[in-house]
Amino acid sequence: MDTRDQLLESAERLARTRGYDAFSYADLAADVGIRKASIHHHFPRKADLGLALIKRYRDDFAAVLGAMTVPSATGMDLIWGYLSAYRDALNGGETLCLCVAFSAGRESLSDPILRELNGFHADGLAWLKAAFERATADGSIADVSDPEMESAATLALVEGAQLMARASGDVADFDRATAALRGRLQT
Amino acid sequence: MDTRDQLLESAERLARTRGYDAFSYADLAADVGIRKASIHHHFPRKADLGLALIKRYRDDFAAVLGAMTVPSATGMDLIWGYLSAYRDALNGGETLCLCVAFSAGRESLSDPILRELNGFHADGLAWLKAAFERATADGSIADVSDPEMESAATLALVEGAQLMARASGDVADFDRATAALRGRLQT
DNA sequence: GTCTATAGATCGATAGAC
DNA sequence: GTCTATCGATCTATAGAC
Repeated sequence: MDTRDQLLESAERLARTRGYDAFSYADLAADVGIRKASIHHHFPRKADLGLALIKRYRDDFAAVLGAMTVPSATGMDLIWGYLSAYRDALNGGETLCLCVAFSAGRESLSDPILRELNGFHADGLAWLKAAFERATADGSIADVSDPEMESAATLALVEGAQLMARASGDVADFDRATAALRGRLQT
Repeated sequence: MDTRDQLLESAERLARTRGYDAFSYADLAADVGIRKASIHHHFPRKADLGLALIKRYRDDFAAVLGAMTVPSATGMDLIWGYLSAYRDALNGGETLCLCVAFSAGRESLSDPILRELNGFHADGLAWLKAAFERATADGSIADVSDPEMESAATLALVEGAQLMARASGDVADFDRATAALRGRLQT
């Protein structure tokens, strides 16, 4: 892994743990083991780093969802996998999804980052809608009314559940918030 | 309104708009119209201000919920009122609930603030549980299985829905995320 | 209670040697 | 590509006059 990738890896962890505004090039330099001036060679301004971070996160997450979407997967499998992905992203209550971390800071108000943030949401909504449509067809989730409505509710649910689990430091709060949805899955 | 209250009012708006870490005593001083050194007379350290902010917010929100809980209110009325309170807190997409704003910053990791944050969540969960219990008794909400499970899901839902609406700047995203729950209310 | 003035730290960012 | 050195801005916080 080259320096640039190490920087992205470390910055993502710091942003998801402390918030994007709350880590500095000094923190990042100490973590990666170079001097902070060297970071500017890879990301001239912190805004460049932030944009690269969220683009990478969006791509990676889309790849995870894509890998999940095999023909043999039921609607239930997909929603279960989606919940698991957000649960895993908590890292036991230490970190948030990068987009949740960005959503409360000042940097998120800048246009390029806001565009990626909304793109990330759009990706999730589209994937969830398709998952609920599959569930309507195969009957693997109870009481699916409108897939579009379900997808918006589910995305909000998992992001909010992350916030609560992060505040308490207890993944059980994520599980409590998502229990009703999990209960509708026909296991 | 005395200076202290003006400071709290202004600080709450700034924190909910930009994030707690992203406003300074200089911003606050300019907004209220005094010098930044004077703020330290009322709140010696910014942590004191943060704690006062969240305590006040918790009390105010509890008062709003309390005023809603009249004997004649149905379970549906209560949940509708709860959704409206969170929707209003968005201010058209400009601001977040203070607790959502705190949940993604660095200051939220300090113990006293974290305690209030979790207290705020506990207040909301207890109130929502009672509301869903009332709905079970009066039949004003469809398919209430377990009030405790519903309350956790509802709190996460509204907080996540706020994040999405803030990112897009469009309250309609809040409405889309909460449409399924609203659809269960027997209007 | 509010002010001027300033301390001391840290921030993102730049210049230029190697 | 990484380094040393440093800049100017901004941050929280303090001292002391009024």
